[in-house]
Amino acid sequence: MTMTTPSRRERLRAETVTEIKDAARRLLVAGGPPAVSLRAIARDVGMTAPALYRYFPGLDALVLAIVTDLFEDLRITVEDVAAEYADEEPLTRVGHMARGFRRWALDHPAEFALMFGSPVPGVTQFAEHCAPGPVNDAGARFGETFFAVLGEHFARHPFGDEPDDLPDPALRELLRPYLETFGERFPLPVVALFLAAWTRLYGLVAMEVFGHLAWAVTDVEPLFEAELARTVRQLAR
Amino acid sequence: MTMTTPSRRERLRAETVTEIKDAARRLLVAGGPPAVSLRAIARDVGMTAPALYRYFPGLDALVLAIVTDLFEDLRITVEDVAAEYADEEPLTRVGHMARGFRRWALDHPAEFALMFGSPVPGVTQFAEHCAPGPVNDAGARFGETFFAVLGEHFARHPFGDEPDDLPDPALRELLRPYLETFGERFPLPVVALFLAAWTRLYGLVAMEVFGHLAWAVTDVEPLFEAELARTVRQLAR
DNA sequence: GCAGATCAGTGAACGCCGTTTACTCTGGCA
DNA sequence: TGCCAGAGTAAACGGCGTTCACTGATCTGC
Repeated sequence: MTMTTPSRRERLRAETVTEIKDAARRLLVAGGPPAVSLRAIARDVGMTAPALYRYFPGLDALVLAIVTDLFEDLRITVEDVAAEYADEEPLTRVGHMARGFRRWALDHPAEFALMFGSPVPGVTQFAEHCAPGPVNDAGARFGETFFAVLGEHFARHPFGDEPDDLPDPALRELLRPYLETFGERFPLPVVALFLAAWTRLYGLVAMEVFGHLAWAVTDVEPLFEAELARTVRQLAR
Repeated sequence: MTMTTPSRRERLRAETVTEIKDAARRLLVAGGPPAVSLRAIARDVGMTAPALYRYFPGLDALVLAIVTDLFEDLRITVEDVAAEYADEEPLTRVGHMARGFRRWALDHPAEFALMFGSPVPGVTQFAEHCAPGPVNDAGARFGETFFAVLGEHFARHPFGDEPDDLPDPALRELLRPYLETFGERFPLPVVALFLAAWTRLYGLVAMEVFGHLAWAVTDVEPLFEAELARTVRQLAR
């Protein structure tokens, strides 16, 4: 492969890129998404702001690169959890992965907001068109870790095809974006069920991280566990 | 009540305040939360930016006032839906209210992002402490519209107290913030169930509005209907 | 070994932004 | 009529993203 010695210049350049991203993540953690500014990053790495344009075409692209890295981080975290419970039932493992997701989100609220919050204009531009790009690839790899374990489950317990709400062709058209990325690995109703599970997980975690449940509850964990149990049970049938 | 004639000056002042808020909402709709800036608002109403400080102590306060208004708008929308189906079963009505919520969110994505998205620093400061204030009051009134209909249901179909995951005192401590605001109207497990339903609704709608489901699905509505049916069924037992 | 191209980085500038300060003007009230 | 609170302004500060013209250093081909 193209593993030629990276020519001093390229090596320095790569080091600078990671230095820039590190600074940006420090700022993100310290002050949330709005604290990530070109000028602050430049100050941190000891450069002037325009110099950053040698490495990224603008702030949006830099933020996008960071989001991509974060998806990779999150994926690895969740995969580690999955590996930790490798000898459990697949669905049990999915439960632990969901807990790992929640834990990561609570430990990294600013990063979570950047990845899953209301899209900052600019990030939207890139992501909304579903254009194939590094960030979508990273997101797909993240989804893949869940699909892999789910695949184990449905290999052991084939899906008894219950009648679904939607006729198959309609469901197929509905799930077209998913099918284009992940292909035909599960019965369509299973995919729909998984999406429901994912939105439940997202809803609960996002509300907790964003503080939108503080009006109701002192601790979200029992709610989370109850909902997780219900959802895994539903996934099991 | 203090309904003395509002003294010309006060009347003009009130008009200016609504003019400012209208401009802010126009900007919000046109360009999303980041487009709401004091200077842009000032340009719109034909003033200079510092003049706005005669009406609001700063941008954050202005945004907060708008969020409060938006909660009221949303509440009225949902209540109108509830009134429209006044002769339906309460749980059927809750379903229609959920649809009304989704419809409003899709029709007002920028407003939804401001109210339910990742908290902009500043809005957080006020809201996170759960301090009693206009925005929390408006949020509580919004919740109240759901509780009212839910109350009808449980008046007709008393809750057969099934064993819950949590012992009662723990559940009571868990729900302390809720109980402090809304009091003791439902059996605690019902409240927990309602919170689960609310987070499901939020998760689905937020993901749709924020475009976080575009990778999977061309149209979220069937997913929404399926999840809504499951949730109402669960609320019914 | 050296000329010329490429690249990293700077400084100044433009037009945004929120906010503060000092100031002017005007409408309402005693 | 005179005064004063309140509405509004202009100028300024510091921060922001981005562009442009420019300087050195470094690598490349001869």
